[in-house]
Amino acid sequence: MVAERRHYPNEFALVMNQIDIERTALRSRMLGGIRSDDEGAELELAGWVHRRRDLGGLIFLDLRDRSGLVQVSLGPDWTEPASLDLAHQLGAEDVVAVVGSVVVRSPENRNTEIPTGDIELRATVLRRLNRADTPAIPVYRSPEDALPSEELRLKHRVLDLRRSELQENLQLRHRLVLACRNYLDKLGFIEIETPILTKPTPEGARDFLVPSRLHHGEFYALPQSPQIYKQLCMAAGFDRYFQIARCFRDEDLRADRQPEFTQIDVEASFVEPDDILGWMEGLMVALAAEAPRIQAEVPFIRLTHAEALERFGTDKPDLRFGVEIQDWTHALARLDAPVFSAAVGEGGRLRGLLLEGGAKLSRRQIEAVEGSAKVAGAPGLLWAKCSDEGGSGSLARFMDEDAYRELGTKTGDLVLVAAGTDRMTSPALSAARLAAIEALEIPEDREHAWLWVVDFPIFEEGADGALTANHHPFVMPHPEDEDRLEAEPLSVRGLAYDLVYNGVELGSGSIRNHDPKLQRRILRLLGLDDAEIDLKFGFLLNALASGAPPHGGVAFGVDRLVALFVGADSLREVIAFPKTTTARALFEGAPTPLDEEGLAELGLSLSRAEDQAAPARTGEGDGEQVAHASGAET
RNA sequence: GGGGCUGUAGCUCAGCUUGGUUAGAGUGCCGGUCUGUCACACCGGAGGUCGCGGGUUCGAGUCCCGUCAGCCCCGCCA
Repeated sequence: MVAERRHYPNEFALVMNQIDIERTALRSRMLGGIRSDDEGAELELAGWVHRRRDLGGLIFLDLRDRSGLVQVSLGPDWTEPASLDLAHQLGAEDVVAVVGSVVVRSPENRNTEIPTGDIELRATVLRRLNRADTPAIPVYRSPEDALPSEELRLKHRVLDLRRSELQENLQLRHRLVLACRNYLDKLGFIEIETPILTKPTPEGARDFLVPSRLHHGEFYALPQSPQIYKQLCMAAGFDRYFQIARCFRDEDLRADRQPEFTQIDVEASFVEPDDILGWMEGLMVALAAEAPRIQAEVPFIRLTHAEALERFGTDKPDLRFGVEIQDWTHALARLDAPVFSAAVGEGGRLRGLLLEGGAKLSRRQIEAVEGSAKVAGAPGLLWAKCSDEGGSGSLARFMDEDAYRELGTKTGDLVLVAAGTDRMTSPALSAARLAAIEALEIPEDREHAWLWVVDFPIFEEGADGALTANHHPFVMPHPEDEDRLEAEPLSVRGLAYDLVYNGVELGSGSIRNHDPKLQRRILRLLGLDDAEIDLKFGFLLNALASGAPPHGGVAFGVDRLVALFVGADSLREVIAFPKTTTARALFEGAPTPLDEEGLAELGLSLSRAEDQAAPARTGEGDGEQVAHASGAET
């Protein structure tokens, strides 16, 4: 008896395959794996009542756990009377345990829809372990039922999470994270935890702030990423670091953005980009092995940032499709089209897409493609359908035979042209490319398009004309470009790279700046004076000056990666307890107002008097509240 | 910060265009019949702050204004 209760996976038992890891005190095994091989086995099973079919004399229960469903049959000939009575009273989601034997069903009674459909458990005893209220949203769903509204699914998240879809998503998420840890461990990376209470950063996204009780008027920030800490780890000699790291950004949300999210964060010393890219390609292969719908073949394609923009108009091109942007400035500038001469006069170009067979699109469809280019910032596109009698469309009247020949069109093709600066035409043509591919139902060249985009510029021009960091301010400038930093900063490439899968950015990284003098030059270019630099980044510069090795790394968005790997449209499908688009947690009801006493302890007061007595109700929060630090120096 | 869509029974939805009797359906729930169901079947029943507030009107689920919530997008954010 004692030996039977030792079901923990001690090493010997695991190696010898002698224990059943599914066994617990209350059940002999889980449900999903029971098969006709188990005929005659006496089992104690436990789970939730998924569905009950009460025929009066006979009762069938579909019992559910995370591994699957098993039908339990109860009847007067084999079930004890008290258990039979109880079975009549069971409701959906009650938690029960049954004792019985595995019976192979007669051929006409088999259920081919479920893996355990060849057997059932003929129950002698049924016990209710816990009652369940009638579910507010159904866990069971018949084939044609729609999902409950997202709001109710989030409010009753525990019930929603019981559905097999979410169970499977989170189980795959676990396997991906585990595969990641195993892979990086084998490469000698060690996982190091970094602080959640950190120092506010002036760069990038807004920080979530945490008031300090011990230091009124002072605040911690939650990390936007462990970026600086992992560089400190390199300076500290840890050489190869990783972390499955929670990150926080207080910005508006999207289907693919949550205020808190998880990154696979990696950093290594004495590396160049090829080291990181090679390791990470191997990581993607290891992860793809866990996900049936994803494949990864190495090495991945590489494009420079400049080339990606030239050929696809975006820094995250979807390379499943071959359509590319063409530069037709030479062929078309001579045409008598005012838009063209104006664009070229301003230093712009005439670029476009040649869509084979595109003339079959209706005018309305083409205008829809043009519409997506307009949303992306273009005033419009010129287009021409190519036919035997010449062409039609807004571009056709400017075209002549030579122009068509130079573009290389054939009958039945469609030509789209955008005129203007690259800054405007690239996003427009990128959007038009994807819209046209969809409208024309162009088949994929490949199903899995993995791509590294490399050599990102380190700066971009902000709305006010000031320089901002394209990525973050710690990217090592490309050695060939370093001497142009002050003179032509926008032309300086960085040793930075993004991983793109089917047009979705999965992660990005760079070789970091390990030279404190060079780092200071870059921070100055971003508009910080030396005093600010010392105040905000002094600890990093000091660490670099203490003998930091050359280092670099990368970070991947786990939520986005899992969503892609399970084919989910929204990150909420791969996060157990996600926030709404207004960053509320509907299940537990966060955030929540703080009473006077709580505020006082933190040295805070609210700026709007009418809000101070705000009721602490979830979901019905009234108006924004702005916290002030009574002792803040700024 | 801006734009769009949605909100009616526990759940999914119809009704709103064109204001007018007691607001419907499916499912779930409750009661009953039923020994091979697996969306069990059949009979009966209960169940509504039409998101909330205001307005127009003799009369508002329906029209108007505001507001709240959820979702999608732009800005923002890698």
